[in-house]
Amino acid sequence: MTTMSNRYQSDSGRKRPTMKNVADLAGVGIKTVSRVVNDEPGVSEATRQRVMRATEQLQYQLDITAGSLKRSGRKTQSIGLLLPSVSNPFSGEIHRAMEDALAVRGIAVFAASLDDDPDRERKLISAFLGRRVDGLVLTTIAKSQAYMIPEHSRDLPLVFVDREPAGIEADAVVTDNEIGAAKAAAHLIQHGHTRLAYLGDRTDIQTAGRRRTGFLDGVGKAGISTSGVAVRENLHDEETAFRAAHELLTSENPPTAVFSSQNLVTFGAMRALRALGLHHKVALIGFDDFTLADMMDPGITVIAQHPERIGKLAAERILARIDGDESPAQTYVIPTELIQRGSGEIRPQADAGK
Amino acid sequence: MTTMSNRYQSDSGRKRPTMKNVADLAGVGIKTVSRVVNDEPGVSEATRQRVMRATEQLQYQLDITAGSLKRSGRKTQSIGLLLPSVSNPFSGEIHRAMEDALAVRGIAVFAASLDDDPDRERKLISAFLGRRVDGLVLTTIAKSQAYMIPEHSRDLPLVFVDREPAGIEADAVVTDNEIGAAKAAAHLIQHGHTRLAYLGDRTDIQTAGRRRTGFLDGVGKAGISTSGVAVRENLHDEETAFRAAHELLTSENPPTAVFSSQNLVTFGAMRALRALGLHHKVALIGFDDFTLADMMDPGITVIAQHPERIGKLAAERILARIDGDESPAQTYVIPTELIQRGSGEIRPQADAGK
DNA sequence: TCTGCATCTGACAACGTTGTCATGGAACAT
DNA sequence: ATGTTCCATGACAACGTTGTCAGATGCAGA
Repeated sequence: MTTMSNRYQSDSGRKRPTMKNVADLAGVGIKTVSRVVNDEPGVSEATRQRVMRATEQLQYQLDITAGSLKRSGRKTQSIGLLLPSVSNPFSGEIHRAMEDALAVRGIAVFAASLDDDPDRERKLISAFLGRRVDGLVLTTIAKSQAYMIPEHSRDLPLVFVDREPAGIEADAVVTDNEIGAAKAAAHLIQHGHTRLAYLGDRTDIQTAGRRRTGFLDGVGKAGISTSGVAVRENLHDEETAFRAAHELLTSENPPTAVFSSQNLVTFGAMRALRALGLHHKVALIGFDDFTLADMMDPGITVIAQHPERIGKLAAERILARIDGDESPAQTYVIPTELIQRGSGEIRPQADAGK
Repeated sequence: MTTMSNRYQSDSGRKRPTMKNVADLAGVGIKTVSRVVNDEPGVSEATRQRVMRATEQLQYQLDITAGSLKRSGRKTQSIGLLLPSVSNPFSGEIHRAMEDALAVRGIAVFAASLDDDPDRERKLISAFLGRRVDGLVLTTIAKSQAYMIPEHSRDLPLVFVDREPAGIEADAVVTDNEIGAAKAAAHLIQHGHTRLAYLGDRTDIQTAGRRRTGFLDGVGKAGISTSGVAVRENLHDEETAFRAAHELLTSENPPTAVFSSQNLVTFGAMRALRALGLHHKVALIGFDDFTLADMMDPGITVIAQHPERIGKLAAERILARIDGDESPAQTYVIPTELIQRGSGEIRPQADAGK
């Protein structure tokens, strides 16, 4: 009678083999094992075979954390990635692009969620540093990242994504926020709008501020007074965005076109328009593309970002820095793209303004 | 004249301080420093203060990878998380819930994307193991996970999410796929449908198979012949799903109701229905909820999963195993929820069937 | 004064690996 | 035969930390 192997009752706890074990079994020194498992030259074919056999027999797996201990130039082959939230689709795309670019180099990614909380930012970075990551790719919320200068001057590669750092010189890969938002303004104005509204995220989020600036600049450049633009900010979720939009649209002098700085805000605005039966009457452009935007009624015109390009470039920059690139810090700007789907091409209604 | 500090030119490369450095500065032994930074008892208040001051002065940060080397019971305070893709919203939710539950214990998460590729599965797991993670939380695609038995019997905590393992006994946290799909069948039949279609994902994905089984069982239980159900499988993206749905809906004897096993398939089906002007005539239920499902026209009825609950429970299980729980492996099933939004409540049309 | 005990402290080995370097043997040139 | 070079190999220290253990100190009780 055979027994089903059950780890929880029978043979649990055999120790994980070390190089020493492999070396003994193969009848060689540990350094030779090290050479074989690291694919280093200087081992005869016969010895290599013998070691490989022993490795397989014992199911030996190199401990890269132990290896990274020796010689301070050694790397842990891991990086820390701090994102607004790993459950946020935009962040997910960045993460994915980075993973793909880093995997070819055997670098693993620690991912964590910032939640736009400066305290978390420090704690999570500290957790990454304690694990001696080879580099850090960060989206930040704290007012200044000057507290990282000591680390950075210890040669810790640093790349900021989506938001530029303050108080420290380091590479950054960001979206073309101002220009993108200005494009939205120009597009709406071109379609005849003069009564515009801006619905924005938390003002302490850098990108939100830039989109606001860009939008208002765009309006101003078109010769329209920016004081007439209704600005509602600190909308941090769909519900608050809905309320702000609803209030605005039912006010004395409602806007004929709305620009929303972020997806959740866009969703709130969409719901408000729909609830008031205005979705075919009031124009809407959202910053950041989203799934099914083209399936909405009307399709939602957006300023699309390119998270895959941001992630890919960020990965390239961190790899370059890890490899010793010491050129001056630089900010890379990824362009946005206006995608027309209908909602942004609605013209002001004849009966509007009353 | 002061110079802007520029890490790339000036004071780069100062070495990271070690416990020895802190000990020397504080005038104590390294073991005392170790005790202080690890909050261990047996240090006088005065000494503790002195060490803390030195720690701050040098910006010392404990190297937890080095610490985990000593004493094999020591942990690396990290786990590996293998997901279908970190850019997939469902996975993102699981990831996020796990992160939150693990962060309170100071455990960091290595995340990686499986891409439904058995080769990647092995490689990524190997990469995690090489970093000596304290546990593994996995979504798998390989036919069997028996290759992990050696690791598992070495006390490596293992929890499978979304899909159950094969060839190995380990905890799993999964969605109630069969019952959820059966609910969809019952719901459609209850609304008068008899000509049903099933649109499914790759047949080698476990959940897809279970949803198919559950759906057909549900149909059978209602006394309807399952042979009349049109089954289209191996739809791996929106485009193939669109084509399959389009073909089906324009065939001789088209279905009056469609069940799609997964979001991308649902999107493809939605597009096909829309393209043919059938979105208010043919019923649709999708497995898995998605953002803006309620904003579609009609709203999309779905079998909603609970990724946050899956992630939270998976985190609890892996923590319990890490803490030494040796109870028999168990599968935890998270229930689904049918959310009615319109598309699933459409009744068969009078003119249907040609 | 001495003993016993508790508290604080640090020397030292060990964790699993890699860099350095010395050794030994074979192959080749003289 | 001798010297030189090259290759394969392993002994050993070191990486930064923690577990173990022993020493030092102080104090209470006999």
